[in-house]
Amino acid sequence: MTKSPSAPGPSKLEDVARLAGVSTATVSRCLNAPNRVLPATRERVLAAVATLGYAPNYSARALAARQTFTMGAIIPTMENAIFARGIQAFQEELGRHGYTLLIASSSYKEALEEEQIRTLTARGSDGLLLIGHHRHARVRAFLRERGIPTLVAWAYDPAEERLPSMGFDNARVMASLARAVMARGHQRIGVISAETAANDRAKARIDGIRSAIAEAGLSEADLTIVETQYGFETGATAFRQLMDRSEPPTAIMCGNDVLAVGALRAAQRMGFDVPGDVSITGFDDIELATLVDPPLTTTHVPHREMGRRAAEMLVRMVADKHLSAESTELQVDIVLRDTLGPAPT
Amino acid sequence: MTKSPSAPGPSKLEDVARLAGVSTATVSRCLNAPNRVLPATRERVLAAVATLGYAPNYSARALAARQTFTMGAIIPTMENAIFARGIQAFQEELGRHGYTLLIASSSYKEALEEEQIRTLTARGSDGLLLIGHHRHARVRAFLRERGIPTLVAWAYDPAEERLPSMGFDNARVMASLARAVMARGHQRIGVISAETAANDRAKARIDGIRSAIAEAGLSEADLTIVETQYGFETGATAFRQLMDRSEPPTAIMCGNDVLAVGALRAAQRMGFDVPGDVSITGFDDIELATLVDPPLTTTHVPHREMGRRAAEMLVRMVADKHLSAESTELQVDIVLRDTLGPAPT
DNA sequence: GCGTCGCATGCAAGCGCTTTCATCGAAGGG
DNA sequence: CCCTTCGATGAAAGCGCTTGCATGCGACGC
Repeated sequence: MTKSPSAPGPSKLEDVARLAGVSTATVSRCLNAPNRVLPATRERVLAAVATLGYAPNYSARALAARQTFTMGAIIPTMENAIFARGIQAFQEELGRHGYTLLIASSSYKEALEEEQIRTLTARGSDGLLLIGHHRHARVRAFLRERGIPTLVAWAYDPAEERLPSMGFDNARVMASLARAVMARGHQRIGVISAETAANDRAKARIDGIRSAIAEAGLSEADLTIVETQYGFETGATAFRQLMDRSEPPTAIMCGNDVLAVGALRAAQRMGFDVPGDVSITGFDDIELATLVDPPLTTTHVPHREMGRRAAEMLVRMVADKHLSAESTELQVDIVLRDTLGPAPT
Repeated sequence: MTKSPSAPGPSKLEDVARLAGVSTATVSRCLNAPNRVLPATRERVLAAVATLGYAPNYSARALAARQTFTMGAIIPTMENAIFARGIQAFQEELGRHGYTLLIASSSYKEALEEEQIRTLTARGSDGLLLIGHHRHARVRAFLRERGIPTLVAWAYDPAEERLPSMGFDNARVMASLARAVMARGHQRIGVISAETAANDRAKARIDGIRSAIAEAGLSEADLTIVETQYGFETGATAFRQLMDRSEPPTAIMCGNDVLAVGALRAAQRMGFDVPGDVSITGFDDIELATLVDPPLTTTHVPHREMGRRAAEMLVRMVADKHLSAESTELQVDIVLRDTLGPAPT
């Protein structure tokens, strides 16, 4: 033994270096830029690494290299299957590139999200994945001056001043679904939306419906909007509320599939035939959409693809700081199933 | 200005110290042990922190303090609602204690899980949350010698040599559901299980059924088990497989609700009346269980409570290394809904 | 055969924070 | 009034790694 065989605790770079008979610099290079080291040396070092079971201390590495190989993601909640699915794909792709996922959820609270942006930044995330564009100017400024690569998902907005995004145009997709609804003769439309206060996707979807309605020559009076929290029960309640009006809508467009399924269940419990008496549409195309009866007319969002490509993009943005990330628009098609039918006469 | 007003980039402890006219040690104490600093000083420091918008660099802190305030969690997949929900609660509770969540998913692959255990450990997770007890001896040894606090969730096993756990006794719960099934006269039982190779929860559930069956005087021949991957479609396929036998079972117990709903759908498409012709049971009580028609007889697992309490426990284990963590068993009740009925005569 | 270049390697200076130990002054006791 | 005690603070040594720069060596060209 040359010196103290090794201090207690996990072995470090120095232990490897000693065992391999090289300097710590060489070991470091061996691990991070193998081709800058002679093959013979490399083998010796790797052997030492193996026998010691060495694993680098990422905190130290992060401190020295100013890079953590960690990406942060802040999503409203993992309990929503669409985010769970997208984030799952995001994480898998990240793993493929040697990154680890630091995750936080904001519960749709703007203030909480801000706090988490600061936390994940302080924790040295190399990049950040955020949902939607809605964000206080202070936060946008913070992100900009920190210069931390940030990508927005589940939304698409190519505007110059926006953060780069990977997603789809919520307004346009919803407008096209609304057109399909109106094409079937519906003239009184109800909307069950998620709360729009801090949710620009929900807001955009409503805007989409509004523009399609205007385009079709209907008026604002033909539209009734109910905002509610995310959930099956809340969807059901909103449905009842909508149908209790003197002139109930003949079609109800929901901001997402969960609300739509809640509405569908309420409809059936109330004795309505769907789509005979009332049509219902969703958004997202979660698995449940095909599991309910009748299957739900909705909009197919490629959540997994979005997550995967967001990871790819973010990794690229981190690797090449000068890369002015382009926003990418993903294809979202409406999928006509059985809850949408002609307006009752 | 005393010196260079401040280097480019985010401000550091030293900048705060200079502005407040104290040493970096004092600033550090101010942030980590406020009562070891005079109130007057503290105020001055905090003011400086505020004006500079200072946020500590966690990598540096982790390196110096040997603590990252990060917990690692490795789950099979976030796409399974039960994990998403549990992890959501886990993360929320962690946040309340100042911890951040580092997450990885193993896709039910043992080798991948091992790799991720090593990665999250190298990244300095203060503690680890793992699912189930099944794990290579090499990995158990690694965990033990690293001394990193580890908690197992979604399983409960108070045995000495096991890692501490926060969960429920899969075998016992399933046995009690099996008893409820047999109490209704079922004598030929089919089982649709998740793959048991690296999944001790799935295995335990089958064991539970076996023991209940033995106890009731039925034989192994009255039991038919099909293993399949997680999913609605695979559940449906397994159901068909089971019913195609010459003497099909009168009750089919599924390893989880997703498989059960898949089976239920298949049954209905095949023209079976559930529970008139065949009974079906699930496990987990996900939201979907009450959304399908007829609602699913299953077992109610308190996923959120499990996640939350796992976080609490883990934080306590990290704070007090000597704390020999106890395993805690959570109450899981069977919930009788409509897919379980008397055996057809 | 000698100068020169290029490459593999080593040396050592940090990265931004925590923490031990020393210092200093005020408070308290005799 | 001096000595002791104690609490607040500062100086400085790391934490384990990366990396710019220096070094030394062999290969190559003329």
